[in-house]
Amino acid sequence: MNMELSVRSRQILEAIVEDYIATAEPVGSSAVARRHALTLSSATVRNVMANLEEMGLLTSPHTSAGRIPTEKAYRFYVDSLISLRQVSRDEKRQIVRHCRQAGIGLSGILKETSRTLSQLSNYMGIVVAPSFTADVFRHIEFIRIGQRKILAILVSSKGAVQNRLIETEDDYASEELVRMGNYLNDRMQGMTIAQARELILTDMVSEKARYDQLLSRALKISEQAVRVEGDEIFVEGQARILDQPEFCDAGRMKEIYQAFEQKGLIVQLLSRCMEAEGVQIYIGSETSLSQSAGISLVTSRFVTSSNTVGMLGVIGPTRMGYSSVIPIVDYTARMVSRILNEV
Amino acid sequence: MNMELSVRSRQILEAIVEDYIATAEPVGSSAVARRHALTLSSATVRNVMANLEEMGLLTSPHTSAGRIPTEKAYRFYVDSLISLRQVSRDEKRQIVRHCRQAGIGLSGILKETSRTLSQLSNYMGIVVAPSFTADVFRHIEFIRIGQRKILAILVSSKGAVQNRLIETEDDYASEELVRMGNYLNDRMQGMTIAQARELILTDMVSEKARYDQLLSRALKISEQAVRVEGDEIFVEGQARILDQPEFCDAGRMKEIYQAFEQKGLIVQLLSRCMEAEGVQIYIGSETSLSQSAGISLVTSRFVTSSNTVGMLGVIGPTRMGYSSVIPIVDYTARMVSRILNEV
DNA sequence: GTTAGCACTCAGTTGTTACGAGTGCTATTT
DNA sequence: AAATAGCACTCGTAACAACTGAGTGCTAAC
Repeated sequence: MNMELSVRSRQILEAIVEDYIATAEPVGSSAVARRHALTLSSATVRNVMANLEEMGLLTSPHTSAGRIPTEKAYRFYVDSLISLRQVSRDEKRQIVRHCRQAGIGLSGILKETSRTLSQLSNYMGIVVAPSFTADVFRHIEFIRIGQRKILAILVSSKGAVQNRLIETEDDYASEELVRMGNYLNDRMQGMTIAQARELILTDMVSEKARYDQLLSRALKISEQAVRVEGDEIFVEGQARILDQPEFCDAGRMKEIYQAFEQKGLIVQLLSRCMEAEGVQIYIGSETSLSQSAGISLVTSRFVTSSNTVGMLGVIGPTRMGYSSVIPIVDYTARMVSRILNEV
Repeated sequence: MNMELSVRSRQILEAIVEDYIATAEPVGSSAVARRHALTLSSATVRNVMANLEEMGLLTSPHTSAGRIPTEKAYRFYVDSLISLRQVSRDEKRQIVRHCRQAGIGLSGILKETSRTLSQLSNYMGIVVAPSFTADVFRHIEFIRIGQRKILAILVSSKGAVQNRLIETEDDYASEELVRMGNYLNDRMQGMTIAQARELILTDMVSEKARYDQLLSRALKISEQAVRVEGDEIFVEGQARILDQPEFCDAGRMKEIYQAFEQKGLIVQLLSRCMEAEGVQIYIGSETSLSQSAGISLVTSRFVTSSNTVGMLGVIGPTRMGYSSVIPIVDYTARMVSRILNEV
């Protein structure tokens, strides 16, 4: 359907989208005619614009204003019209430098990354740390480190490790802990950690456990061991939203901030992107974040050394500088992957 | 100096402060005369108000508007005039319930607490987890849990434990790890963890370490072990700021949000309160947060089972409902302390 | 000491006008 | 037939004046 667009229509649409992205103001026919080196009168442009409006690619806020792109237009723009900017040498340097200086911890790197994304894009940077629960269980071990203190070490098949300190009611002998470990290792072989957790929870209420002292105690402890902390998520540069003229009034802004308070929403949104490789773009209502707010999302995934997958990206207004944001997100995802795998 | 105030002046000041807190609008003499059951004409009130203005307790935005309290007035109000509301049964229930349902993890409880604070106060809730670094070092131990994987367990004198997984370049034998542990335990006895970290860092570059293979390797690992993650800090309900009429315009809001992006600032601010017991109140510029923004802070501290100290409180506009916020913060701090010590 | 009265101030609202950017349509040019 | 020039029309916005009313300070009377 969009195939029907003539070369000229495309050029004009592109001009309008880019102008609007740059200025945040409805763009009129004469502006396009001027800016556009191609010798065309405003009247001609008007005709084309009328067409584009009919096709649902443009709207005008009122009769005597210029036109603004619809979501559909942005979609078409990023799919077919856009010419991506190169990531500048300076930007590359920033990305790498920030990653490195953050030290070794995964959290540190990711936090710093979200900050970098925000700085380079001038929008909000967001990073979701890889989740552990989808990994396959490999090994669990309990170590007694003090009176009524046990350290549980949980290893996934991809090599990711989570350790958790557990305080218990009674004291456990080291030998008992070893036996418990063996039992569980046997039982949970081959499941994902999420499944293992399920299993433990059902076991805990099952008949069998009631009468088996050892089992019952083992379950109690291991339940805590596999209690995985919520996905870590880093959002940086929230204040930058206020730079965008379209979010100046309090109502819209509130909507946005409230949306972000439920971080769960974001996780849900981003986990959708986990499967696909490369940069993903969600425009406006495609984000299924607060409908009216005109928010877009550019993400890509990265992989850790243990092959778990996280997401990173930029959240901004629909009217976002896609041509520079997309390459930045792309490059950042690659670099983060590389740096995480260097160790 | 404030002693000079007559009873009536105090009553009127109180009325004005409370009216302004309720309505966010300059309050005029007639409003005070009406609201105030005491039979007084507006003219009389005007005289008193003129006095109060001269004393720097009130200002008027312009000639023909009512008056608004200055910071000094708020200070005086919370110090001498305020009558605190009781924490309602329902609020108490909410505080406790939210704490409990958050599960066992300290992080979980604190996060939930900051959310509760935000909900009950209708302002921003903030919680700073107890910092580890100020504790005195007690014990460090390394456990080999795989090829080139070491678990470091760091225990403070107060019983707080931090464990960290370290990936190393070479493989270490268990015996070597034990020796390393012994050496460090000896060396760092009696210091705070922050000091211990300092010591390790200086040792790493010192002459001695260069020639002592074992020492050098030990330092490298322990450096990672004592690398304490930044103080955790939980801020919830940022969107609520937008409910306040005085923060509706984009400029002021941006200022605030930017202030909060540097969480370091908040930590610094709150650590000031760590020493004193009970509820602390910082009004406007006393917060030394963004000067112009008219922000106040009500905090109290709580203690964990291991006797470390954290802070919790509410951030809102200077024009804050102190009479209900103060009891809420107070009660919450007590409850959190109790719940954390129950285990 | 308190109050009534009054002139004064000044932000906010309303109404009118003028402006101009932008459009759609039509007649004209190429 | 496609492109353009011209023109009437729309409508948001800026500018200005007039009005309103809440609130004040001051003075004179109680």
